[in-house]
Amino acid sequence: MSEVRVRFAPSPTGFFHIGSARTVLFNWLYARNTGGTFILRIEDTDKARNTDEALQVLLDGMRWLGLDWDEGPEVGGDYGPYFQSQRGAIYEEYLGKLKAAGRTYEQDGAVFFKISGEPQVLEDAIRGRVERTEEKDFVIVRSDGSPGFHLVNVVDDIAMGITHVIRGEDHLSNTSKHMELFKAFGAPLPVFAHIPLILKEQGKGKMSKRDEGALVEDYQKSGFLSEAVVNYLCLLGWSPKDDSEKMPLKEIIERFGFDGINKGNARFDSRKMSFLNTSYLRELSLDVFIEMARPILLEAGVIDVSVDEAYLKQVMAISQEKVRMPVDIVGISGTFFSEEFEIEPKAEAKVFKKGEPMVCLQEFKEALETLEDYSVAGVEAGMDALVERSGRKRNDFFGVARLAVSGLDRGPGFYELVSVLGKDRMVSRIEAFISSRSEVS
RNA sequence: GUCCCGUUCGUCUAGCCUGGCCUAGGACACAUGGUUUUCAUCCAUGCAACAGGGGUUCGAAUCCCCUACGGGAUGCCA
Repeated sequence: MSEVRVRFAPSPTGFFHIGSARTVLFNWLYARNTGGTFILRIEDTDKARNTDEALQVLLDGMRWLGLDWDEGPEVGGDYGPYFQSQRGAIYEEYLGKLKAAGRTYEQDGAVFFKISGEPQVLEDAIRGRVERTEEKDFVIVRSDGSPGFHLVNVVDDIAMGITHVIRGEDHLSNTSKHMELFKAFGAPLPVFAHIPLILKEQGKGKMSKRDEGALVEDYQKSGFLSEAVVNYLCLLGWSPKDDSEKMPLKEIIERFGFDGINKGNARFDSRKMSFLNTSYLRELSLDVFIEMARPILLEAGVIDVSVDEAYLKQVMAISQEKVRMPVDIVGISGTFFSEEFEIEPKAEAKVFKKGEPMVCLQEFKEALETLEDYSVAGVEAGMDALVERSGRKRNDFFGVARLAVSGLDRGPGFYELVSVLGKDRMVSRIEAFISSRSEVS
């Protein structure tokens, strides 16, 4: 039995495209599912646009997603080097074989490969039988002497013992070229598996790096959880067939296979991805949630490094379940850390639509001033007492008080909000609100 | 233009290979109601699809053909 060897062979461009990420993911899942080897090979034959910086974007993205490679940059392996720019001698050697076999000729300084012109019958692991006949000889060495994509791709797959080529459907038409080359080298064909493409959310065509949500690094920056991104990505074009959607990676690995991969292209859906992310977000332990939120809050200037950790923890504890997207944490918890916040006009309009909110607010403030117990239960008891003696409803106090101390009509649960802000902040914020209102009117 | 691939609710998909269990299931989104005496959740219900046309068959989402539409490839990019 031969061990499975799969590879991801990106060309570093400075971006890590979501489509590439899914191609890596499928390769990685297949390797992990079969106990095979996952190889990362860098296709940097196009000297002009390959920089070390671009490579790091790629490696960082893969690491963030948790897709580790068994052979490749930084980890080495027995089939190196893993940069095509360092494999010149190998390409020379293989090129020599083609020349010796009379399968090449030069024209205008470039080396062309003489195709056989025979129909190439591919047994694709996902699409089944695909027949295509290559019609034109193609360039394998450019006139500047550098080897071209088709040559290096095939040579490396042969030299590295790749058993399964899992790649986007955009390569399906190239496969007849590659099969010609494999045969010319007398090498056995790997199993090809062409996976469907990811189409852009709006408009026509496949997702391109300019599209909203196309870059892995954007998800990383905006605080998405990599587990959610990975989970969502594997649902684009693959299905476990039994309605499972949210699954731990371990389970995905166990269940992954070519059988569950669809033929049709899949349209990207940012809302479903967000839904999954929210779902994962809510499950985080408080400590992990805080560490996820911290950089976002620091970046937004909501907190600085000298933040009171105990207070931060209290605020996060009551905010976590309100967060839909990672960035929401800024809006939801922002007003806990500063006495200067905007009163949202929409929220204000809602509060002042009916009743006598300012009177209620005054009464509420007075109740707070005499309240001793600021635990959540204590605040609730205080509210009960206030309702009792004023003859009003709780609803008469909730909205206006929330507005006065946070400027919003939403946020953490009310009693929790009061409890965490505490007496001093509550009273002074309400006073500030009342005086700002009386000045206006 | 040519070649290759695809086509089930708005979106992701199950069902297709091995035709009847499909009055086509689930999820996101959306709508309505309920729970939460605030906010967010949560729960229930609803909306909504086999691209079209021909075959084959007792019977087709499922098999075959055509058309339409979508995607990709047609580079001395990868």
